[in-house]
Amino acid sequence: MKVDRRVAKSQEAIKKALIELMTEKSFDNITIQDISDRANVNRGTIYLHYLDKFDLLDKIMEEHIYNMSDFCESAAEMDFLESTVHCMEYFENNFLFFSTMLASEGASYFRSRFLQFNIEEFRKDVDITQGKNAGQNEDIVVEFVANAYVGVVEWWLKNGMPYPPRDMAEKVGELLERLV
Amino acid sequence: MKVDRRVAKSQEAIKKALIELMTEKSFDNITIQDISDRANVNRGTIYLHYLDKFDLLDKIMEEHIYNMSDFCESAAEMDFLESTVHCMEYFENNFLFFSTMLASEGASYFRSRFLQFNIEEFRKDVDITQGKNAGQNEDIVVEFVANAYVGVVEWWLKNGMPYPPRDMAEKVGELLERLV
DNA sequence: ATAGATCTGTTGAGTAATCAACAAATCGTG
DNA sequence: CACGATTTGTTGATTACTCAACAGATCTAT
Repeated sequence: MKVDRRVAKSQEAIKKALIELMTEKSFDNITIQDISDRANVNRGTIYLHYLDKFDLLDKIMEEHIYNMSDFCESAAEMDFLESTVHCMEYFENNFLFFSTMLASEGASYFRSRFLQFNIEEFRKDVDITQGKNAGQNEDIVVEFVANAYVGVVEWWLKNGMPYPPRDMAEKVGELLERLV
Repeated sequence: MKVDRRVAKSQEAIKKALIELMTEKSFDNITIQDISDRANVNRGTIYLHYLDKFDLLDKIMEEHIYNMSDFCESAAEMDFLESTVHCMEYFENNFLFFSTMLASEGASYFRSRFLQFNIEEFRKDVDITQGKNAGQNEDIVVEFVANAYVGVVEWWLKNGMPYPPRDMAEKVGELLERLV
């Protein structure tokens, strides 16, 4: 079943409004009224879809995590470089969200959620029974790689994406291949 | 009474969709389905507000004429130059509409509607009983001025607004003051 | 000319969004 | 602290939009 047009439009407007507002002031100071005003939606409409602004932020985060897990699934089928390019382009396309979530000091919750997601993903790829990581400790490798990856993406976004997604993907991909 | 939010949003989306489509293909080849798809609105919703695509185009035109008549009213209270600047800025802000409507060959209906509106407005200002136009013929002066004005605005839009609104307003305003 | 496809304009049933109003909670400033 | 002001979360009645389906009109290409 597909979602009603009205639902999709309302939710899009609401999510976009919150992200925009977060670039302007801190999450704590944003009211539901602010969001409904910006989204040009009745205040009550927000409560039809979300419990409160925390729930709204959670749902936005989960949606991005979910989209990225889709990427990672299809990554198995395609070239390693190409899948990394796709990831970088996803960051680029959702720059407003990721830069707000990773680059701003307050919103550290998403960073840890993002890190956790990457740890789980990298764990699927690391093999300590053979290859370059034979004899290594899985937890250590996974934590090491995920932190490197999240950290460098964070840096890239914070600095306004100084290199195009493909360049980033090439360089980061080369480094990742040495580790996993 | 103020219009329901949903009505405003639907109509905005529909009007914007048609203008956009008109920059891409001729009005004749645009279907109601095209419009509803572009506007991301159910096809039936268009019929809630408009009889057909011709009615829709009419309503869009009338709305702009109506807005401009508002300008002309408030022009009496403010500086002549400033009111001309406002007009040019209105053209600039609605560039997509006016350039499509005036610059494209097919849509000549709006040009004549626009010209007619300006004739009526200039007629209010022309005085053949005294001043520089004493002894002149009102119809001739009014047709002369309105055609000059519409023509130069048309040229300005067709050529991608080569001068900022204020410059246009100054130069055109100076010429107009010689005539009315 | 005719068949297939697309577009039109309209219908009815169902759902989502709106608006105004409310009491309770929270904020912020004297 | 206490005050007014703002925000919150919820309600019920109303309205707008959606969706699927329809028959008839119009377009297209053989």
